[in-house]
This record gives sequence, structure tokens and C-alpha cells, in this order.
Amino acid sequence: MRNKISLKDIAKAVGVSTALVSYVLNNREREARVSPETAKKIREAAKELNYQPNQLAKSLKSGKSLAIGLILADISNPFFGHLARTIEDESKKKGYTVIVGSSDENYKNSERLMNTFIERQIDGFIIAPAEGSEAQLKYLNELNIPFVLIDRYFKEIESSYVVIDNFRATHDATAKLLELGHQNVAFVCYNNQLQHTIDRYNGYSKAMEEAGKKVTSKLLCKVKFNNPGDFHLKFRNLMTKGNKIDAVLFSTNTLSTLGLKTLMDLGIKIPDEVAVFCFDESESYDLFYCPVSYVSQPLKEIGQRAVQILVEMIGAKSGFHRQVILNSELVIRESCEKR
Amino acid sequence: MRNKISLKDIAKAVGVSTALVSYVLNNREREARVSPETAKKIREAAKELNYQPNQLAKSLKSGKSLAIGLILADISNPFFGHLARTIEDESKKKGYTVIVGSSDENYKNSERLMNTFIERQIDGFIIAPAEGSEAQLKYLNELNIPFVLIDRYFKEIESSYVVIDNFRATHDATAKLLELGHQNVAFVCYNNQLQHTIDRYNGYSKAMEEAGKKVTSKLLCKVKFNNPGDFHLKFRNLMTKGNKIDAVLFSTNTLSTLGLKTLMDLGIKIPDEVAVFCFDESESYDLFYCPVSYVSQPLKEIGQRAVQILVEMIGAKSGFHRQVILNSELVIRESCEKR
DNA sequence: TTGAAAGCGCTAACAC
DNA sequence: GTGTTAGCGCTTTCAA
Repeated sequence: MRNKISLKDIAKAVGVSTALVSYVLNNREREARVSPETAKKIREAAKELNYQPNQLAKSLKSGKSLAIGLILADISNPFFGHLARTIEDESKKKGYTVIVGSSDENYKNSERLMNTFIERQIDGFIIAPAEGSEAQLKYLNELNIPFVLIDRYFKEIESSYVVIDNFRATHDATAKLLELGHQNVAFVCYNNQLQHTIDRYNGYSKAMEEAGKKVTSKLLCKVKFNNPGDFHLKFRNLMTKGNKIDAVLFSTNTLSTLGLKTLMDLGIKIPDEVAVFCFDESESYDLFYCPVSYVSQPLKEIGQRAVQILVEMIGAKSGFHRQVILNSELVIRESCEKR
Repeated sequence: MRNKISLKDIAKAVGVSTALVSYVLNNREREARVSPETAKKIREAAKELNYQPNQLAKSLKSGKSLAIGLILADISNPFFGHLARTIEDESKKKGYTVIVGSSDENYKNSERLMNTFIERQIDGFIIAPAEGSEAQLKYLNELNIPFVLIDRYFKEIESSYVVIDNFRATHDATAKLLELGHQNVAFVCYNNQLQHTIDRYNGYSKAMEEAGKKVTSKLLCKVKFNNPGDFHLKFRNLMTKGNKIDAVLFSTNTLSTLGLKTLMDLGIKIPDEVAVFCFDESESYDLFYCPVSYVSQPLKEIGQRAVQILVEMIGAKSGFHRQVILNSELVIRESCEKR
């Protein structure tokens, strides 16, 4: 069996009450006026017996678990992996432990995770919400469980969130491509109704409009999530049906990787035959034959801000929300040149 | 404030004792001979009040937290991200929640994480141990806390583990390169003393020996972990100092990516000037100009087996260990051809 | 300066 | 069939 030493064991060993032990081991001996000798004995016994406090009991008593629930689409996706890493690091600094779950972009999974985490009394959530999660988030609000959304948010849900200015990101990337002289700039995105998808589309579309270009279906490729077959079909179509595409803007990291791969397979030369602008950083880009241009999100800052806001919300007596919109950066490299 | 409904609230609402509520909501009404009407009323009240059990209180009472602590080197590394994903999925199936932490290959961090997790009463650990973790693992053994090592293990530590046959993996990869006619096969690894590093080196070295080749320092590149500068210095040296290297075997995924990148920067053509064999799958390989050969680890199986073994260990009254050595697979593609 | 005791939410042995 | 109660490990009020 597992050798569990409790406050009581220490109290017995030293010959004092558990109250004193509790005070001393929480460094509150002064406030409780514990005599130095007793304190010393208690500390020694604790060390001797190798005492480790039971956080569960503390939490039960205090009503605070010092745990944060993190719900991502997929922890194996490097974009979310990086986010998870910064969130974990920042949480550790703040004294919180992170419990993670992958929703797989499915709101049913996300709901199940949320309930599991609530049962574990997490103090708050950081969530990259799946499509259709609105009701669950409203529910969290009803329960007064603080949460911060990352990467995506919902216009109709009152909440804190940390996102980038997606409109501006794609707007500027598109404008850059047009400025470089590309004529038919295509846009590749998922066909969901998530706000960041919409914002990114609008950014693209606005930049086109400003340049006097019409966005026709010949320039658009909206594909199903998690469905490489659908992607290949539609993207190949886009690129090979005589649409005269001379530049492509991919609106997520997974689409970027899939897209580069497909262009390579099709033998379409970048940037000679088509210019390419990607979304998010990826170590894959480093191995691509042509240095890739991309929208760089400040992942570290997103994670840190999310944790900071959440911790503030947890500590606040009355509810508040904080919205943070960060700027992304365009990293311009060879792949978007006009040849 | 957070609207927390407890068993007591339901008991009061229905007008019964908490004991009955507990029995019913744990579906043990039959064994406790609760009358159907009472049971029904209790369930209705629970639903009505939107009751969510407090897992912390349950755990405190039962001594089981139904939580697993996962300690990885770095959750943002896709290799570990995938592992984390399969572990999370399998744990969920078994009714366990996963708490993750990144050690950054630093045993001090790993120790801190372990203690945090122990305080949270996790039922067991899955660990990709950092160099120097031996003492901590012995400590876990003393405490009778079950754990399963993944990716790496220590010969001198009695423990369960799930790893691949690293010796065989590099042995076979090296043999393949030699069989294809390469003469000077170099080996790139980290300069640590982790068993998997040693095994991988031995596999390489054995294959060389079997082919009547001598492993000289001119063929070896041992680099510091997490130190791209050191890598570049030594690897460039290896490739440019007239060592006549015509094939390189990289012994981890990070080294593989760094290596491919450097070879590209140096303008060394693969496989025309040098053949390359990598370790672990990576989406980056898909974007490389030449299809990359690699050792493919069965990530999903590693994660699943680790969870299965851990759960068995947690359930067992007496301690036992289970060692699983899985086979990896060689994926042979253009990059290792002899030109 | 220290101890006793209540109580966080839950389970389970036991009594009625 | 149902209720009472002790106790998991901890904190904190109150009394001594």
C-alpha cells in the first residue's frame, strides 16, 4: 500500500494537535503564535516522515482546486501543442495545474470533457471551442465558472477571449499578394461557421474588393474539416481547372501543410507558377524547398494572456470579461514572390 | 458565486437522507433496496437541480483519484504530442483523467511535477523520463505509486515500460544503408546516457561491425540537447570536413528535422550526394523535396499499452511490472538510395 | 501558545 | 426501505 502520511501522523509523532501542524506547514506559525521549538519539531517530523500534503483535501475544504481545465481541438496538432505548452508553463508559475482534453472539434466531446473537469472542481477553463459549443459556454456562464476562449470566440457569447485580429491578418496577407502583382488570389478555408473562419474570409474578401477584384467561386476552396479526401478533391480542382490561380492564401496551419504537399505532388512550382501564403508557423516549412511566407501568431503571448486573465477572473469576487485581440505578423519570404 | 449542488441539497429537496441519494446516483439502488418511487424522485431532483458530483470528495473518501499524471519532455514536440493524444484517449476510455506536465528534459522540473501530481493524489504516472531521473523513480517505487515509463527506461530501475526495440531499429536501418552500398555511414545522436540513446548507438555500431566497418569519430556526431548551435557546428563539421560521408542516420525526430534543414542549407543533395535515414514520423518529411526514409514507431500502441498496464497496476493489490518492447518499422523511401 | 471540534461532499457500515 | 453516523485530510474558529 501507499505510505500516506497525514497531518495527524505528524501531530502524533510530535505530540501536538493537527491544528498546529497545519499552521506551521503552511508557514502561518507567526499568525498563530506557535512557539519556535514546536515549529521546528513539526518541520523536522514532516521532513522525516516525508509528508506530502493532500491537495484534494485542501481543495475540498477551501473550495479552490488550483487546477485549470484546458480544452483544445487536438493536442497532437503542433499549433495546439505549442499553445498547451505556454499555458502549462504560465499556469505553473501561477501555482495552477493543468488538466487537458482534446475535443477533436466535436462539441459533444467537448461537453463530456467539460463535465469531467467540472466534477473535478477545476477553478476555470481555457477553451479553443469547437463549432456548436455556444450552449455549453452559456452554461458555464450560468454556473459562474470562469473561462477564457482562445483562437476562436463567439460574437453572441459574453466571454473573455484572447485571439488575433484575424480579419487584419488575412486582409494584409491578401493585400501583400495583390501588391506583389498577383491577379487571381485564391482562398482556402474550412467550411465551418466559426468566427475566426468568417473573419479570415472577410479579411481576404475585403482586400480583394479594395483592389477592385471580384471574389468568385473560382477563387474559393471551402473544405470539410478532418477530411483529407475532400481537401484533395476540391483543392486539386481549384488548381487544375484552368482557373488561372497565381496565388493561394491558406487560412489555417493544417490547410497550409496539406496545400503545400498537394502543390508539390501536382508538380506546381512555388513561386514560379503559383505564389503561396500560409497560416501559422510550422517546422515543416523549414524543410520546404521554397521558404514559405506565413502569418505568425504570437502563441506564447496568447497562452500567457489567457492564463493571466483566467487567474484574475478566478480571483475576482464579481464576474468580468476581458477581450484581447493581438496582432499577428506577416513573415514574407520567397513563396509569395511574383515571377 | 458558483452554484454548487451537493447530495445534501438533493436529499433535502426530496426529503430523504443523503445515503439514499448516494446509492441511487451511483446506480446501486438495488443493492441498497431503495424503492423505485424514491429512486425516481431522487433522479428527477438531481436532474432538476443540475447536480454534478464532487469528484474531489469522492476521491478523498475512496483514496482513488481516477487521475493519471503524464510527464513528457515537451508537449509541443509533435512526437510527444501524439503520444499525449493517444494516452489521453485511452485514459478517457478507462475512466481516467490525464494531468500533463513538460519536464523539458530536466529532472528537477520532472521532480517538481511529480510532487505536484502526488499531492493531487494521482493514481499513477506515465513518464518519459529525463536523464538523471533514477532517484525519483526509485522514490516512486518506495511509495508504491505505480508508473509506466515510455520511450525510455533505465536498466537499473525496476519498472514497467513500453518502448521500441531501439537496438534493432538502428541496427536494421544501418544495415539497410550498408546493403544499398553506402560506405561511410554516419550516426547523429544526443550525447546523453539515456538507455534509448545507448541502444540506438549500439544498434548502429553492431551493424557496422557486422559489415566489417570500423566506427571512427569521423563518423559520429554527438550533440548537446536543446542546443541548435552545437548541432550546427558539429554536424556541419561532420559533413564538410572531407570525411566522405555518403549516408547519415539520425537517431531522433528533432535531430532528423535539424539535419535535413542543415543539409538543405548546405546545398547537399539527397540522396545524390548523401543518403539519409531519419527517426520518427513527421509531417515535415512530407514537404521535403525528397521522400524521406524513417523509423516508424507505433505511437498509438505505445500510448495504449502504457495506459493499459498502468491501469492494471493501479488495480492490483500486489506490485508487479510489465515490460513491453514493440517493433518499429522501417519506411524506406528515396532518401536512402544509392546514386 | 495550544487543543478540540466542526465541516467541506461523499460513502458505507450499521441500526432501525 | 430508509436514516444515522463516522471518517477520508485538511483548515479555522473558538475556547482554554
